[in-house]
Amino acid sequence: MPHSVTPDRPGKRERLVASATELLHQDGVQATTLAQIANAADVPPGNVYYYFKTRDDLVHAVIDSRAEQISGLLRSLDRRSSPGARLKGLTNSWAEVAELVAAHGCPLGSLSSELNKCDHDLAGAAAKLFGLVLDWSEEQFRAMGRRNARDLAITLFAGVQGAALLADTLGDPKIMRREARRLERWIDQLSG
Amino acid sequence: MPHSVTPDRPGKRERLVASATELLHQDGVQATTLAQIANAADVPPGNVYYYFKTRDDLVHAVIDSRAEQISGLLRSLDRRSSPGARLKGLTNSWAEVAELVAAHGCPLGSLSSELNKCDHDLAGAAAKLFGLVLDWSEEQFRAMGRRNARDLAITLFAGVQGAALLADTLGDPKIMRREARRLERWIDQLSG
DNA sequence: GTCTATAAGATGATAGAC
DNA sequence: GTCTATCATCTTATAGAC
Repeated sequence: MPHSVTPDRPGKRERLVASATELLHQDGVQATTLAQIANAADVPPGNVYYYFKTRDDLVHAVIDSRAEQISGLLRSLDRRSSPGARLKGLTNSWAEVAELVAAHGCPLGSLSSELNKCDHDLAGAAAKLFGLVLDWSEEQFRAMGRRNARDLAITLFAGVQGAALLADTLGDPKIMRREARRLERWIDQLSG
Repeated sequence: MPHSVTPDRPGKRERLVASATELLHQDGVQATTLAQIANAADVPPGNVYYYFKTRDDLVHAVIDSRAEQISGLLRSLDRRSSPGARLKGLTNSWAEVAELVAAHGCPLGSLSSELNKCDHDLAGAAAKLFGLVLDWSEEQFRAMGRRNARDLAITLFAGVQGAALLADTLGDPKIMRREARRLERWIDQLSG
């Protein structure tokens, strides 16, 4: 039986990024080995270096993947009618993944926290992920007529990230959901 | 010249814990090696195992050291006259170390975030650190006559931890200070 | 009782085979 | 162009010297 007309070649790099994205979130950047990533992606262990020049390159690809994910979320929220509704959609998207956050932390927050320690280059890349969310939120607050839009964006995202850390540490998804709802009420107060 | 009557023996274990506490905060739990810790403590590299049965034992000692530090802070805040003043003293103590937080993250938060990934046993120990702060804060909110004291404590500490993560990621200590002041105003509103 | 030399194991990376 | 066997390095841990 001949092998498929489209061999799995075009998928391997993507499978590696997908496995790495998941494993870095679950087990952390430092603790995850290339062997684990390759194994989870069904790629020969020593073969990662054919697709990525260095380990950090793979982590960079994971960050880029997260950036795409965030951009997609923000674009989908842009369809909503009012800036308040858009911002509440943002907090709600964290509430929706409360179980995941309580199990392994926020995919963005725990990544950034870890990268802030060691690698300056990767930490800068992770900071851009925060920038995406902050810039977008700032825009919404400005559309609401707020002058201190940047500070409000920081307050909002800090609330989300703090809730995520507490939910993770205490292993309680309710914390994430409750804080998300509190932030939604706070957004409503600013709107009206 | 004879060596000191009290050789530095009683200090070595403490020096190791002190060095480890600082290095784990600066470089992270995983990235820090025993050799670095021993070197910083002026103790022979391979000699750490005389004082600690295993690497995790040393990390446990670091967590215990942080617990002492937190307990000391909370005891000192207990002297203040009102529960509102005590809570504002708590947020202010984070504002006071804003530079350190922006450089290496919150000593409690980044530790817990990292340990939540790999080691279940150590993660539990780190969660107790959060518990100290949350229990104490809950007590203060209850003394203010609040029924949802636990939730308020979580909101407060989440605000602190979120601000710390953003200050660290963006490298801006002003974020920590500004959010601390915002939380102080929030406490004032609850008091009055 | 205190410390050092070394073992055992794992990981990132490479040179070269298919 | 794709993959595998192997190297060099580093880190925890231990056995045993002083």
